[in-house]
Amino acid sequence: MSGEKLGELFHHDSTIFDPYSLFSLRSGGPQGLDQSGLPQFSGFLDYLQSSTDFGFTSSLSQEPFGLIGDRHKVCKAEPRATENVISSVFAGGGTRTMTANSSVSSSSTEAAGEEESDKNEKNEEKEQEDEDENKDVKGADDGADEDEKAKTVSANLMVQFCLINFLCVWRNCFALILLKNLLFATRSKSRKKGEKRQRQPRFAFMTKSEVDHLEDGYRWRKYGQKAVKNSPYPRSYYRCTTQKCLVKKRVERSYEDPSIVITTYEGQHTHHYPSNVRGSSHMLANQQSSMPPSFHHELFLQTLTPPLQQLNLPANYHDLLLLQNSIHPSFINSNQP
DNA sequence: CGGGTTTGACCGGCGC
DNA sequence: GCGCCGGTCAAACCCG
Repeated sequence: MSGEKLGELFHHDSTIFDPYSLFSLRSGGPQGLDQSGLPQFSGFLDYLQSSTDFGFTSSLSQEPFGLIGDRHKVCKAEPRATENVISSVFAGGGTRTMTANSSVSSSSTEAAGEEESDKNEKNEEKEQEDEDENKDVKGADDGADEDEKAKTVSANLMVQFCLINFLCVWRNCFALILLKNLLFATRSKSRKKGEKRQRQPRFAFMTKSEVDHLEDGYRWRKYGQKAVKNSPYPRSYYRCTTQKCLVKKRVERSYEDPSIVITTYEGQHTHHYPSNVRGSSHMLANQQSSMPPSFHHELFLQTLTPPLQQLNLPANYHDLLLLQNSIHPSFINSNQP
């Protein structure tokens, strides 16, 4: 994966989100502090919960993203996007077993609070407007802190898409997800006074796949396609087909590594269950609606355990399963085989 | 016929 | 102000 091209797609700051500390892919696993003095987390959820500042600020950057492989580069900044990027790269296809150095990913995100200081100053007023707009849009909100809400929404989105990719891995017999550079910024910086459209939180995935449009359980309608500058591969625009659901997603292929698909989600689904899901998920959805939360966990275990074990994932990947309480129920159902 | 895709046109933001 | 570019629209088309 080349950083230069992706740098045009994703914003970079010095923040590095180390996936190995999440998944304990490094030998020795998470214990105390790592070499950079960073706290280690027993799992993804711990990481989220222990980080009240989802910006993963500069201390994390002391240790470069620990991917093995010379193709890894850190992306440059994209000045405009307001995206939370999770990069997930599946090593190889078929029944290939994942190894750490067979997966390469590169992505980054931006966070409003982590822009360069001068830009922050410039955008301070604008961001204040954004906050005001957010309040207007949310309307009936009870006045809770907007940033906290945004972080919560972003965290939920991130978790959803993380697991979406996990299930995609399983479904497609791919390998591993690597996460890094998880940042939270939900406010648009490009909004004109009065009537700029509001940007939803965005997450971008990089997925090694031969299929452009990965099944994620939701139904999407393609509403546009654009040629991407400096890339032979077009970018496709999709909208969730469910009425009143404003979630969009962009799908494009990295031109320097055509095997990698970059999927960017924007917004959050407003419906509990994917409408008209292809396949046989309706029954599961109905079942789920009357099931206690504990069942969801078991469902996940049943779903994920065999393939993930086959993929030699770290033992504490079960931590991810604990995230199911934060996952949209439809996601669970929609990814049943 | 309904729903999804394609594709050229259009619009708005942004940098110069 | 102008041009570039990303994002969206909508008519035409396709398909089951």
